[in-house]
Amino acid sequence: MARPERRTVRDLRKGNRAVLLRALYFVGPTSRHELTALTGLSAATVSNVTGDLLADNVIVEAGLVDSDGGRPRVLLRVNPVYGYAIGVDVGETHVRVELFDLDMNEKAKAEYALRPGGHEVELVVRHILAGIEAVLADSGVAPGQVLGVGVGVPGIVESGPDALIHAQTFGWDSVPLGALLREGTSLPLYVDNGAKTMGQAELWFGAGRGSRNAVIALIGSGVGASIITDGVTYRGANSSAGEWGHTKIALGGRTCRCGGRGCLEAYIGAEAILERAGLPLDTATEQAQLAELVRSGSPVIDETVEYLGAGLANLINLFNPERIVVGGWAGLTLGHHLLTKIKKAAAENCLTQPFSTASIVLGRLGPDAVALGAATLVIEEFLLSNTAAPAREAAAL
Amino acid sequence: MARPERRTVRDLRKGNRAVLLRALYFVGPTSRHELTALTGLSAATVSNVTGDLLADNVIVEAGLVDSDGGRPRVLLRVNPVYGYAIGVDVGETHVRVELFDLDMNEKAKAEYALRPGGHEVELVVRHILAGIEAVLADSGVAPGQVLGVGVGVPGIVESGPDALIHAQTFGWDSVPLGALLREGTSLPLYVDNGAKTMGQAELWFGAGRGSRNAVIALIGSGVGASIITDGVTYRGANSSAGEWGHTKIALGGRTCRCGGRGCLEAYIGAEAILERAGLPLDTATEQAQLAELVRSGSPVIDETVEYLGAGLANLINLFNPERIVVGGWAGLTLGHHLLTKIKKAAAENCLTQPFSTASIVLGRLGPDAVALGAATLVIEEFLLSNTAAPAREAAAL
DNA sequence: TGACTTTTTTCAAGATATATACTATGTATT
DNA sequence: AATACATAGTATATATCTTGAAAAAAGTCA
Repeated sequence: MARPERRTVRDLRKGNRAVLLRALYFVGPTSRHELTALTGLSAATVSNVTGDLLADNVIVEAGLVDSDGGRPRVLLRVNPVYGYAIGVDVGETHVRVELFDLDMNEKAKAEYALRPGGHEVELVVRHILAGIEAVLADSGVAPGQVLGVGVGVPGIVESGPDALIHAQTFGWDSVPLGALLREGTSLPLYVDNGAKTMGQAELWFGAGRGSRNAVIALIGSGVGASIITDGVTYRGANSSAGEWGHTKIALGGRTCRCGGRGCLEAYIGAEAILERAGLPLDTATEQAQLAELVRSGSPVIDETVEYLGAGLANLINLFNPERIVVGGWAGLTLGHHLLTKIKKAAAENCLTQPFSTASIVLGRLGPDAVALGAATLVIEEFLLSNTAAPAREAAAL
Repeated sequence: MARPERRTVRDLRKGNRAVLLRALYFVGPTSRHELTALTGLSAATVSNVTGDLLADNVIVEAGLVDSDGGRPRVLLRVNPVYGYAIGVDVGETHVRVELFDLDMNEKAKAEYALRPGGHEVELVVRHILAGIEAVLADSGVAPGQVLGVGVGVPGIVESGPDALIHAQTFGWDSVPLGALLREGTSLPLYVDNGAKTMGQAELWFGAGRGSRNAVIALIGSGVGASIITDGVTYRGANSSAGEWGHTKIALGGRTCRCGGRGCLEAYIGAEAILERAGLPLDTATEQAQLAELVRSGSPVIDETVEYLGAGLANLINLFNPERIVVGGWAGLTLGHHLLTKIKKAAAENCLTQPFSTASIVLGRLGPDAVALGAATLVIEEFLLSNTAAPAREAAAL
């Protein structure tokens, strides 16, 4: 029941513009000639559309490449300073705001610490708005050059103008973050769950690069997943898809902080691991504690590996991805030393056919990936509908 | 990273043709005027394209509707005899072949029993080919009028020209069913997993109608799911997505017939239920046995409901569907009497936000839905690329 | 019969991608 | 240094497409 769209002949141009821009963005500097092969468009059309894009300053020429005995090809690339994207990471311990150019080079950064339990919405909103001001001032970028602001937050984000957020760990219940931010800024906003933005970062620039069907598993204090179907983050009916951490893996088992019993998070979430090992919880030292557990070969870790493998196997059985990326600080700590064992545990709990076609790899991006991924939300929109970009006039100066 | 396509101006017509045909197919008899509202196309284009479709005999006029004081509208509809679709259900006990017109009226049917364990590929292929012959003869439909043959089979079906099938229960390992069938027929073939075809039937004509994000859970002897993302069956990297039955719900628990431990199927699969109740396995009476268990309020059923609810909750957490359809004969037997309890169990094991937006309903189609759904594979292709339909000349006679 | 209403078709206009011919810009050869 | 050659990119003519406006069609109502 896939529904085709497209109506007028004008949409064609818009679509082909997007096709070319996307190719240029992801493939990098390329000549018009190569673009014909890359996109399937005729040379004439490539010439036409790139002409438009050049005139709009969305792309720029980037040097020549000489070929044996012919006219050298002119390389084209996305104009990195055509516009900028701001990515915001709202985490348990901090609010981080970063400004990127279109090449995803970080141009400025602002960070605000949050006290444990100090997650009042007003405070977070103030930090975000202050951060936007700060990165603009630091980088000297004018607001008109900013294509948008992406925000990665914990919890479930309902898509819609208000961007209602439900985040138990923050004590946020139906918080209209989008609406609140809009009172302080007129920049286009894209709010999404932080696990999804980080997943998109891994997909675009990290270990998920090039896959069309993938799952990025995020294991930190909490446990989540970002599901990629046909190259796009899958969000479901109300944008809450991917709540892997609270799927039941041992019905009736350990009590989870969500109140349920037998949740995966109650076994492989960082806090759950430490708790099972009988260690005191302290967010300042938990990373070191976990590393020590892994190093010492604690039996709790063996058990964790088993549960993690089974959890990954469930994802493979359900989604049949070509790639599974294990990320999040706890996931990386476990994975760096135990990836082979994790794979083995997954294999034992998975149907052979889907397992054999899924590769399990570690995430390649650090914790900053949440903000980076949030910024990709802006880029995603830019690549699709670059025509009426708000920063057009500003960047064309 | 959604990738836009579309190139030439000709694709526009093709796309709009598909848009209109789809609207006519799913909405039913409609006037050109209504189609403009339905599709967003201009009246002129609707007139143009429907003219083409009429000339090609793909659609036909279907009477008038008089309006108060104006020219009466001419109703248009898909020509039910423009072509026919054959659906094949390869089950554990039978091979069923049905021929449908485009209105999905069954015009002929052929059925062949399979002995338990008698699943040799050659036999199944013979039955399918004989069934195709039979339904064509019975209905008087010429082969040239058949748009294609959809086949629903157990196990994992790798998409590709050979349609490799891996079905443990059948003892099929990398069986190239597509290639084998092609030796006996030149009709276009569409092979897919039976749970997926049944899911598509429920999606198009049953309890899933109208949903864009849904999961159709199928509970019989085996347990599977059909995942609908954005209105389309999700297949994953190798078409094996939806293997819900072998996800672990109780790690280290009961041994499943797949060899794993703690699979969902080991708790809610029909055979597993009967086994847990200490009843002898007999495919002839298992349906009655299960019904009796449900009627008598066996504690095994209570436990099953708990596991089923948790399994559904996992689906809701991961996929955030707007609807869950419980189908399959065992699922329906359980659901008819215990849907409230099942919902309660699901709620207890699910995050509140996604649960609150998901409705859990029973399937509305009978066991024939596998063949019906297989036929929808043919229709799906027809609606997308009706231009060069192979049966065009035949049907235009 | 004639005015009016609503649906559908016709027609001219504007926009697009493509093929083909053509121009631009280099290297290789004489 | 001049010329031939090869490759990259552009301009033009053509066939399609969708659309808005006008026209036609086919009724009702007074």
